[in-house]
Amino acid sequence: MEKQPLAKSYSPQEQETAVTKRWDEADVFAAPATLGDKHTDSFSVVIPPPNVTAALHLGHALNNTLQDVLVRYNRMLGRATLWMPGTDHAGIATQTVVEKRLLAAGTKRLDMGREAFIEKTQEWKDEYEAIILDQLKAMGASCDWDRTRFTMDDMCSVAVRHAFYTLFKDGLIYRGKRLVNWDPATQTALADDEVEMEEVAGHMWYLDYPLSDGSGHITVATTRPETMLGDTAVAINPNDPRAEALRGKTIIVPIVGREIPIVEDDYVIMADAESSDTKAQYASGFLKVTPAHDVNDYDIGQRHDLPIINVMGPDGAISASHGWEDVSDEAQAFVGLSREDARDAIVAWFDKNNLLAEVRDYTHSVGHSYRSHVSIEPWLSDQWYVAVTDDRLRGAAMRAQNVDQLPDDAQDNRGGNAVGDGELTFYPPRYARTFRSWHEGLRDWCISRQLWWGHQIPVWTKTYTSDIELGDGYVAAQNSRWESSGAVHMLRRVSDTEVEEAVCLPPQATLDRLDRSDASSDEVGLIKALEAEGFVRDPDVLDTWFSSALWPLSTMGWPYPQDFSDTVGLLETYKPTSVLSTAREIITLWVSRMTMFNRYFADGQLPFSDVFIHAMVQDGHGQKMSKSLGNGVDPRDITFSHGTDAMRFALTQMTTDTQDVRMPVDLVCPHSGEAFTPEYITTAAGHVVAAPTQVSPSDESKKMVTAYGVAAGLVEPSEEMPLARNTSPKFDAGRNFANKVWNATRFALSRIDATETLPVEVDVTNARFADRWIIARLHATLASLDAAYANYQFHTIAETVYDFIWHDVCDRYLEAVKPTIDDDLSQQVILRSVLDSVLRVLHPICPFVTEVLWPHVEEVRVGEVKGVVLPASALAAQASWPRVDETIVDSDVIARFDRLEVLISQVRALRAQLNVKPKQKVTLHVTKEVASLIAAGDGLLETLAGVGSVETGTQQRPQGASSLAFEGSEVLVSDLVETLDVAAEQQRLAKVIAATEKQIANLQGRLANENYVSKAKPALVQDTRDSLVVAEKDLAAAQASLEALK
RNA sequence: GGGCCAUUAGCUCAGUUGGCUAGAGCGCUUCCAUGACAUGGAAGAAGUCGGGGGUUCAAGUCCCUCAUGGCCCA
Repeated sequence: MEKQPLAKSYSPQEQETAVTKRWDEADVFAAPATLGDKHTDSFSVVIPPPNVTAALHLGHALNNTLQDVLVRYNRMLGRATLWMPGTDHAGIATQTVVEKRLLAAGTKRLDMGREAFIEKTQEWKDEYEAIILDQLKAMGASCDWDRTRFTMDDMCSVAVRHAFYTLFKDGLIYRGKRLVNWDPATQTALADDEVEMEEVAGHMWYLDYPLSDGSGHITVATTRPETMLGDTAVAINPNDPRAEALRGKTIIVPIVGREIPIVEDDYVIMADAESSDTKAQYASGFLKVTPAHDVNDYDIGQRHDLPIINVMGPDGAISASHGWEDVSDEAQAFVGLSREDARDAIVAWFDKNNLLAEVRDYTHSVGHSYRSHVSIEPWLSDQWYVAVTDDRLRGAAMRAQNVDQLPDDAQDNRGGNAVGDGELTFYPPRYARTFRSWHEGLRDWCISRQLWWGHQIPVWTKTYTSDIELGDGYVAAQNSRWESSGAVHMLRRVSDTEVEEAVCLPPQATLDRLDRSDASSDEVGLIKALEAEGFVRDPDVLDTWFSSALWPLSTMGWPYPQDFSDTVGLLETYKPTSVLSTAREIITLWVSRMTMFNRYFADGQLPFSDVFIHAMVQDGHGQKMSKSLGNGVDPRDITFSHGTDAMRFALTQMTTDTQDVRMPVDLVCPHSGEAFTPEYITTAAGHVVAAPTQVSPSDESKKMVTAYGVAAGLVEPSEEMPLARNTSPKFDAGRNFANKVWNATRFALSRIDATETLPVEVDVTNARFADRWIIARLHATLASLDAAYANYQFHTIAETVYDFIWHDVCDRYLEAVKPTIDDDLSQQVILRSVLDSVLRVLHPICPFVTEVLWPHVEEVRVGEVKGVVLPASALAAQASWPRVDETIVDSDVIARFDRLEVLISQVRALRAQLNVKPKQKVTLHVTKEVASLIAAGDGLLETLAGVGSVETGTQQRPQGASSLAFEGSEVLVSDLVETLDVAAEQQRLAKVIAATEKQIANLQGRLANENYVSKAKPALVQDTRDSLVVAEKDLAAAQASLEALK
């Protein structure tokens, strides 16, 4: 960086862009593909790829800051370091926002067609990918930008295709008619974890169903009367006293007239009005069973071999064309009604026919689409599944867990000795349990989505009438020409009359490597041939998490790194990656699936060895920050108000291992630039948010709009009412800190005489007390930091760096050297090394300010300190982590400093109490022992406490002296003020005496307790005794002082 | 319904295996334009550690229980 005199304070906005540019030009974040000669080990992180749906918010800023802190630290340690950047296509989310935008412009997806729609979506992706990458760069993320990936780029697509082909070939992917979580709004299936449970105030309806023999009726209780059209049984608990009498009887389903059995199943909850279980309170003891429209009913249906009658279409409306054949005349009236209208109509029908026994208010959980927010319909349809419950996937994931993190009763799933077994560790460890219980309750993973934006399923199918014998599920085709061309060819029976053939094509790169008996056709040729024979490609795309699950592999070129110029060696050098940093809910969505896929495809190897789960950012009202709520904060707002380093420092500092962190958010008035707390409103959903429009705090005539108002679609920013940026006082400390470092450096630079250099290394063991002390503190700080980094204790990392720099270096060391630094070249060299170390240890958290200051501190490299290893480097981003040899550390200098500091703060407190002028030098009268402690400090006390001279052997109490009790002796302080206020002094001493007496009483009480003396650790008891001796002496000294005043 | 987390100074949060007088930043009070920094310095006030019970010589810390808030999973 060009050297200019440093301004009086740090202005991040003026510097950050230039710093980013310099990193770019020097290409400092490029990861070597192999270790080479320079590195002995590696460190790697793959970014959790942000969705291209929208710009990043503070939650992303948090996660990426933490990753960058780790990456920069490890790079400084000399490891070959790779941080792989990229973005995620986020299938359903992106398709939804693009569709919404098109709809606003009057166009429908279906009207424009698949290709045109994908093109539009691609445009959106390009726009947001660019924004996201810019945001990451602005945050200082030290990713290897040349390797930026996208989950749908060529490299990732080959991986997805190859993985699908392999799983299909190995029998781990299958197609089946199952109940799926169907979103009738977006008309796609969803995975279990894409369904959000929401409490809904609904009703429990009690419907009378007549027995076929006319002997009466039973009453079923249901929250979903509209599904009764598809009932195929009524179930009762076998333990229900009424069961025996009903055994063998059948029921006529009202409206449809279908005769259905009564089955006994212990899933049915028995009615019990007194029960504490609400379900029992509301139960009638009879459950209508609708296998096509309820997951539990489906299971009951399987157990009792019941038919499955689907009475709904993909839009959730009642339909007779999706498997419902016995539509009665009476039922015909309901066909075509939406599920909501059908519910009303059915209830009305039962009421009219005197079959509605009762209606009760009932609040229950209903699954909703996490994307469209409409309620989920369990719907029977053909979908693709990954058999994740297979031991090769689920079992492998569970065996990956670090055995130390497993509960004691988990012996059955302890890892074996295979590659990767037992190597997966969670930080904080409690999340190991979340991972475990997710796998215990796992069901096969539905991976097909009825979308256009995503990886289209690489399977071509053809269905035809046939009566050939086939077993359950897929059977490999015999003598298949597709098989000999490299594809996987399977057959299965889809109905009594029909058979489906499915051909899965691997990607061209795989075809090239297969030992094919018929290698005459390439991928394009095979597709043509398939289509010529009437095969049709499955229109569905894969769940986004399918490609995400491969991310650590696909981004490094798997399965064929040699096909991409710069990926050879990456897998060997950087896999498994060192750590995945992510949020809690991702454990189920992503961590699990990456673990399963990576182990399966990479010979048991894990995707990462550590998983760090970071806290969730809440707003000032304890609500999760989210884009949809509009309470999210754009990191660029914080960069604007406080600077990026301030943001990074605050985010690092607030990362403790608990679950939530609060971030009270203010607004910045776009008219005046001042920060203020907005007016809040409570939304219908009960959220507290900033009102859509706000009045400028300094000018009532001026207004602005808020992010909430815009997100809720209530307001639009305009020239008169611009959007107010966010800010938060949480970042003040970081901004002040960056400025502090700036000024500490300015001070050091002004005191280092760069015209002279010291040819020999400075021996710090012969240096002044303050110098030996700061080197010892540096050494201790480095040790604390290494421990904190090893355990992902980000809060501790930030606090340790802050304390060292602000309190040790600035408050104490810089002050201590002021009287001597100008004439002491050796001390200047030590000071420079301290400053150099400060920039290095701060760099991972605050890369910008340290990079700006770096060349200045490098330029005054007038000498070296022996044992402090700080090799020169052009950029802070390339600098090495500081090292201090144990041998140069004075082992008891810190303890002596702490003793001196007690005396210093006593003198300072006394001065403040007596209003002594800052420049006034006071005189201390002390014992020989204390005098030698002070002398060993090489002037430290004199400088920091404003002491002019220290005298021993004072015979008479000096005129107007005040007194202190220090380590059991009396310290007299004179030359404080012209005349001492005797009354005030007596009062002060009386307070000291009272406090000391209280302390003595406390210590004596403890020692009087025989159990304490006999059971507590002897060293502790001895400490108590020693403290008592000192306290008693202190008391005597204070009493003597008081006496002398009389 | 199951699980996890939180509750410590006015606010936001630390507090490692139980151990002496519970800490930090912001805010507040008093003083300070002194040659790095007022985005600063010095000093200070401020907490019955959510309630209750238990274990222990000793509990913010361990156990039980209740309350409140938040999150994850069903």
